[in-house]
Amino acid sequence: MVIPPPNVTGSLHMGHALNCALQDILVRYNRMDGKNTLWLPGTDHAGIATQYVVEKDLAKENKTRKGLGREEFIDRIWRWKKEHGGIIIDQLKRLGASCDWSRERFTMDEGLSRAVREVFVRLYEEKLIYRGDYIINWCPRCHTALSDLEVDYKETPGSFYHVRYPLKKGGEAIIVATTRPETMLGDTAVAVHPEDDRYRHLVGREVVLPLMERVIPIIADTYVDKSFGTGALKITPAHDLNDFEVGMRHNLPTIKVIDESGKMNENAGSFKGMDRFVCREKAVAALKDRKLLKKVEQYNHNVGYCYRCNDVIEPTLSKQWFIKIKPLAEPAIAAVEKGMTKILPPIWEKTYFDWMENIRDWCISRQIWWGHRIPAWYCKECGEVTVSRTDPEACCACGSGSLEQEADVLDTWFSSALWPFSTMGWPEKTEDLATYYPTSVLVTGFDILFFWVARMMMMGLKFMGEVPFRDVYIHALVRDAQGRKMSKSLGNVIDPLVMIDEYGSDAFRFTLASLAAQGRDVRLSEDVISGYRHFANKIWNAARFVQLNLADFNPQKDRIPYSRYSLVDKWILSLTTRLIRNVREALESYRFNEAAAFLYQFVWHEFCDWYVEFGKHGLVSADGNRRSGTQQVLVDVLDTALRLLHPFMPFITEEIWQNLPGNTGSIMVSSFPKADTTFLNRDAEEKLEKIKDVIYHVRNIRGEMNISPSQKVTVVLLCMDDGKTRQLFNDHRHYFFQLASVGDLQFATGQKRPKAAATAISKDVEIFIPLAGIIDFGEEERRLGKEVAKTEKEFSLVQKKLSNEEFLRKAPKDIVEKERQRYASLVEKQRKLKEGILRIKEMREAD
RNA sequence: GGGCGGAUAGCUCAGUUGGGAGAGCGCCGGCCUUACAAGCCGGAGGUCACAGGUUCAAGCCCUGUUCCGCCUACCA
Repeated sequence: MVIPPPNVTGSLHMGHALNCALQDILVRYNRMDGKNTLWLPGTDHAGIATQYVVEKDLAKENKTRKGLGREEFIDRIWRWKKEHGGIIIDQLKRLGASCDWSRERFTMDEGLSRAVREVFVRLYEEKLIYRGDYIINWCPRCHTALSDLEVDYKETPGSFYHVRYPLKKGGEAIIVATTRPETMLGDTAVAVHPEDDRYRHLVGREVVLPLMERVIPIIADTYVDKSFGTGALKITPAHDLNDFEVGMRHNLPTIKVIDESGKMNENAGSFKGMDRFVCREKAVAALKDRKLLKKVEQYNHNVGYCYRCNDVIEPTLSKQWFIKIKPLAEPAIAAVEKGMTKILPPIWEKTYFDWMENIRDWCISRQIWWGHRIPAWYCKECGEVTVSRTDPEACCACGSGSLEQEADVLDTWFSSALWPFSTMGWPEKTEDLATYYPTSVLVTGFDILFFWVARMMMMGLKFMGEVPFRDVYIHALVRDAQGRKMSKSLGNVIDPLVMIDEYGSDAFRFTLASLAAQGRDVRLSEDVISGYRHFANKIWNAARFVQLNLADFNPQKDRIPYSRYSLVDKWILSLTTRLIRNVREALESYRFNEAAAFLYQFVWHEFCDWYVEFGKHGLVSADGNRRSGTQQVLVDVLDTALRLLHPFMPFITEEIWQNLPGNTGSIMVSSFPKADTTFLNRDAEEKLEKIKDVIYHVRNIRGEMNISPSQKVTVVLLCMDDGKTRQLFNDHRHYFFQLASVGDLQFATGQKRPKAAATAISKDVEIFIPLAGIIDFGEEERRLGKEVAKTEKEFSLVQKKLSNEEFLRKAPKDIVEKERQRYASLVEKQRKLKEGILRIKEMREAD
């Protein structure tokens, strides 16, 4: 497994926390289960972000990047990295991430940089990397090109300006509609649809571009949508992708009017030097003055923003480096189609395919300094480009030594795309690569499915000849309790480190796991985390209880065979076995929330609520074997539960586990429990259910009747079957005394039911609590009435089913049989409850 | 514009081959029962968004509708 490398500038946020918690659960589970596991950590150099951060630092000293110069600036970044970079790594440690920290990698490391060069050169040699003029997304604040993925489109209110472009010959004018009047300064044509009757006669004529007084042609192109705006479209090939393509088709000149800082340049005539938005207003004003502005409409449109600085992206014609992506994408599509890599949950496969099939060439050059500098050199003599693995001495064409390296660096994702193999020593054929490539699973959020996963697929297949991972598990995004994205501006960010401080890493991790249901966003609120801290506390206290009772326990000497375990011992061992199976299955299929739920349910509601309570009797038993047997089972089950819990809650389980008798070393390298089916014991489970049910009913009556716990009651049981049940209850009567405040247990004989008694119906047994002097009959009558009503509802449902002939004919036999039995027992229950009511009535009337 | 997901208890959400609606929190009542009051015991609360359909049987499958969210796209 390789970690999705977080930005070196970053600090741990919820997304990382979830991501790493899930990976850590997987890696700890598999490690304990005896597999050779590697979890390789690291960070990426986050070109734009890092440069941004360090530039801000410089600004505090009144220095600028350019003032410092490239080399010194990069030194400065390295210094910054040494001091502040990678705090996220420490934060991951606090979360409990059990990466192999000795293998930490950084995308700018020497080895990884070498891989980057190797890949670049090979792709260049295969003509898969090229340099070309194209419209790219330019961020005027970051001063760099951005890939299509790095632009956020947001619906933005704006205006739709209808502008007259007068015909050269005079007379009419053609009205074009635009949201960006400042770009008209760079217009080189007006386009209409060839089949638009309104304009057909104008095609081939010329207009005078207002403000610039330039003569430009009216052309026909099917790209134009007749029904939109005025049906006439101004064409600015240097500042719009589509206009650029139209321009190519019609051999239009390109005129750049906006410079790299977002200011109007010398081509903008009198608007030169203005910011593009200022220019927009001035241009509109000028048009108004000249009566060329026909109208202005309110209009909402999609505007691209820089994902990093949120400035408005300027599409600009520029020379950039690209990767020809189709030849790389095809094998990556095929690999997923053939199941070489599984994307889970499978819903994401479709998204992956959609994107891969419509992929566009990847603009990989960035006009910043921090990153892998493109290994291309321009010859000052002949102008030829030399691309080389090592810094070249001479031009590959003319041999001149007068070379200058390309100033641009590569997109950070270029190096991240190599992560699964560059971190393991590629291009060397290392042992690590042989052992760990392809990686077993990549765990990540869907937000970087395209940025990263898709690109790793392409690069892995290209350079390793094999997919980079067998499984890609896509987890949800973490949102706030209202389902909103966490963002600083909304102020709804929950800081994982604060959560760890406040609730502990274990509780926090367990929360993340239990919320990580597949295919859903994780809505996190502090309440939930707090709830799981209680769980951690519960575990701690249960462990304390066990340990407090082990003073005289010797695990070697005191071990007794299974056959001599008590019923409750066998019962809890059976449930433990089921638990192991369930947790394993859930983890194998990345159902973290299920695994967490199984553990929670078992530890709290089966082990603590029941077994420990039952066990208290065993511990004080006069029978030494009973005591040591209970001790043994308490320790065994706790130990097993701890090991199952360890991937989720590494800290607390470690602490407790090491203090259990007989344990040495770390729980981390102990074995993950294996289900031993010889401990499955249906019989014990059924018997315990009966006992628990009687306890439950007695408690229920007590609760509803408000009988104080200190008030012991007498319980009379009337068992239905051949005496086995009676035997069972008699043998375990101490549990009733202990857990239901029963003072005396009696068995009714024959069919004689106590008259003045509260009644409950359980499987194979009727339960009576004589009421004399305890409660009033009216209350009991109401209670029984409620029971009858509840049963009635269920009863009528079953009855309806069974009276449906088609159900009887078509439903599977076992289902029908189940319903029949249910029917019978409900009839029986109803009858008994009604008899109970009658008896109470009698008593009340006699009163 | 295209695609995807969601709508289940007051709140946040589970519910994988269609066969007796669940959890946590909150709420009500009773308990300091010596592991745990961050706890224990009991209880109330749901025509599973709406309308159709398939089926003996639908929270689950199909169709449509409404509302919410996300992704994606070059309509100036």
